[in-house]
Amino acid sequence: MIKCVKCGEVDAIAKSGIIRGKQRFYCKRCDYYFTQPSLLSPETHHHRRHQTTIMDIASALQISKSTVSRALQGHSDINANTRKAVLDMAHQLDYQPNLLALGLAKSRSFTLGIIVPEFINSFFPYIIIGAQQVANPAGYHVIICQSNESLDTEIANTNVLMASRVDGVVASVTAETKSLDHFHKFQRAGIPLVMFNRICDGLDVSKVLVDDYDGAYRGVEHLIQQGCTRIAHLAGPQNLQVGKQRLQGYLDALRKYGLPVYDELIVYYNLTKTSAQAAARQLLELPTLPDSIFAVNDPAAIETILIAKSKGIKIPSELAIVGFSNEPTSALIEPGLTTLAQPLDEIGKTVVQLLLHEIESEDDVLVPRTEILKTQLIVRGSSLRKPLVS
Amino acid sequence: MIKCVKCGEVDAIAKSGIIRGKQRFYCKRCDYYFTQPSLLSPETHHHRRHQTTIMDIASALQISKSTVSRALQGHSDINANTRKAVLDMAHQLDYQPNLLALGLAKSRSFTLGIIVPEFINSFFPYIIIGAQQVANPAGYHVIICQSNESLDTEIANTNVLMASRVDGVVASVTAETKSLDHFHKFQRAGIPLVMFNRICDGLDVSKVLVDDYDGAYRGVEHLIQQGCTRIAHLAGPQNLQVGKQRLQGYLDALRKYGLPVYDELIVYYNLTKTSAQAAARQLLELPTLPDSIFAVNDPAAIETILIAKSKGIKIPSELAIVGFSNEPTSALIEPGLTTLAQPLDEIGKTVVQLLLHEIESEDDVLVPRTEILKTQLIVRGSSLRKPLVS
DNA sequence: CTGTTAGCGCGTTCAT
DNA sequence: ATGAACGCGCTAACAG
Repeated sequence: MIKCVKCGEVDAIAKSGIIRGKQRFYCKRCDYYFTQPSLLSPETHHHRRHQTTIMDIASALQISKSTVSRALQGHSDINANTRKAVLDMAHQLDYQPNLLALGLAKSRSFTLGIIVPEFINSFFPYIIIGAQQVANPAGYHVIICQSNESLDTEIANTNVLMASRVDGVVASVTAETKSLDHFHKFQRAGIPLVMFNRICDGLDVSKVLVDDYDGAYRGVEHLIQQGCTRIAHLAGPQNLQVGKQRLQGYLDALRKYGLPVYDELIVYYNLTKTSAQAAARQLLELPTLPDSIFAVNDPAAIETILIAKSKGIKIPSELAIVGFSNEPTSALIEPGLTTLAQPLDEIGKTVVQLLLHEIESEDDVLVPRTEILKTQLIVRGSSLRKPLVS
Repeated sequence: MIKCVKCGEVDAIAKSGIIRGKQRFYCKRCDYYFTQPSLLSPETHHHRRHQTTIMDIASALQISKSTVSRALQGHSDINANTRKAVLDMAHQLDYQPNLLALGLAKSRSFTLGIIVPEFINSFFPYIIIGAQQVANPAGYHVIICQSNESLDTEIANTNVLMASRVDGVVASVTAETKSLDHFHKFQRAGIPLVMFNRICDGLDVSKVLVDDYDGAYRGVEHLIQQGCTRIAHLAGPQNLQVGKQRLQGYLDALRKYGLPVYDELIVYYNLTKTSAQAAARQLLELPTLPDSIFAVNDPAAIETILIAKSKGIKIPSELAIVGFSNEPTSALIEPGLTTLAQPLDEIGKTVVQLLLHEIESEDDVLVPRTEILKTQLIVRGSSLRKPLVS
């Protein structure tokens, strides 16, 4: 039983939205808005969290929330004065749209998910920055998940992104990811997915890659041109395309130049630091040392350099080394690490461009696209035995 | 005008939820559930995104969504068979709760925001990993924002987090952040905020810091013990407590040991790489060189080493260097960089623990807490002129 | 140009 | 033990 606080009327009372947690009423008889006295003490009430809503703006201005909504969205058929009043009030009340409500209403969260195996090395961070540079201006923000090279965590990440109703997903899988069931969820739910760098077979989605085969080939070719003949490969996991392609580039370069392939010169590692150290030790403790090593990535190459140095092996004269990715540390270490630079920023941007294309496409059937970017050989001291031929 | 597809009845038709985008009906006369034939072609309809909801589970099982909701939450007063059926169906339909709806209904997003200036160096990534290790088990997930050392981006980040209705925020500000208006928003909205590492004055919130003063003091003391007397300081921005505290530790160590303070030996930088290089050059081009440099952090120390080496200055004999933070690169560079290690993992965990405490506190008034963690001096070649006294 | 209404998916009284 | 009804904040379709 609500009584008008002004005239005492009981029957002509209508509800009129809720303000700051309190029900607001309107007395039709005396044209008066009021709220029911709160039962909570003022302090307690103050502690109650509340962020401004369009309803707050609406009742402050005595207009309907639809009008507020339209004004805020820049709808054209709205009175200029009304719009200004709304925008001013929104600013005054420090209004921030509730993205939860917005997402629920539009069935779109304007959020992209990005899953990376780690972000300790600067490889993925640079890609993420590139991704954000495209996503943010387009009105999307990004949830970053790191699987920490663990398949279980990766699966948990996909569930979180599903639950968050992201509009699209960008992913680079862990070294131990072989089955892709957890990614099929996105396809079943119609959520576009684009993979980059670390992909595995069996998923028909758009991809952004660098030409790993070509990069590896050129890296090994460079070693050959430096006079190396007994070239080892510290290889990556073979469930990942990166691992396979770079191994293939290595093999083909050897064959092309008529060098023999020795099985004991190919060792595999699982992308963890300890595994890299073990693999490097294995190569550097062979009865007959290799004269050079092509490592599948820079972190592995750097561990190799450290171990070689600790063993007193001279780089590059006794052992030349080439890595892959041009991590910032590869310029710091001595000697500098020869490596294949990847266009990280461009990878990040391209991934999100492909993703947004799919999200905003009206087409029923989307043909997955694959973008392949070029790598660039950066020659530093770790491989330089002869002056470079230009 | 809806007609029962079974008996043709028109009047006894009730709406019964919506399944996969289609309105579902119930004929009271013949006890038959049906959906209206879709006007869309099957393919188009299939393309329509849909993720399983409790309503889908409910109508698959012919029960109400309230029951499903309760079963899913593990409510006690629910029939064991019903619960099992619900859980099985949820699994079968690959149900993931809609966090947008959940957040809207409960006015809590179960999301924490974390703002860092950058994540190219591994300092912040390690802290983020520690933060996630506490947040995730507690049922929260984390939105990571990077301000890229830009105040404007930082302000935008705070707005995104406000709009996402995060339950709490963890932040480390940019080098150019002086005013804190954009953080006051969180306080006004009753959203707990905890700051770490980079804080500035004028915000009465909980904080997690390392003992910067003490670390700086011990770093400089170490240089003095190595026989250095003309010790320079490559200092950080003085709007940040880190910058001030480390400068103060430097000054007090000099005074304590009776060494003079030369103004020209204190140069400031704004935490960007180019600024670090400029500052290092300034010090290394003085008419009388310093015999050692205490840098406010490792990136600055490393730039200093590189420039010193390029100038042929011998480290540590002509120039000893001490950094701060124990970045992984400080172990790689030659000579190894002496530095003060910070417990990054612990910082991340502590920050989120404080934050969760505030979020879940029932108290009206929260007394901000400040946790100060210890640093550890790691001595490497960059400062080692004498054998260490144990 | 503006107000009214329904519904997005979920938890939560209030009934039964 | 279960169902119906409401509201969280917002957009959009439908009336004027």
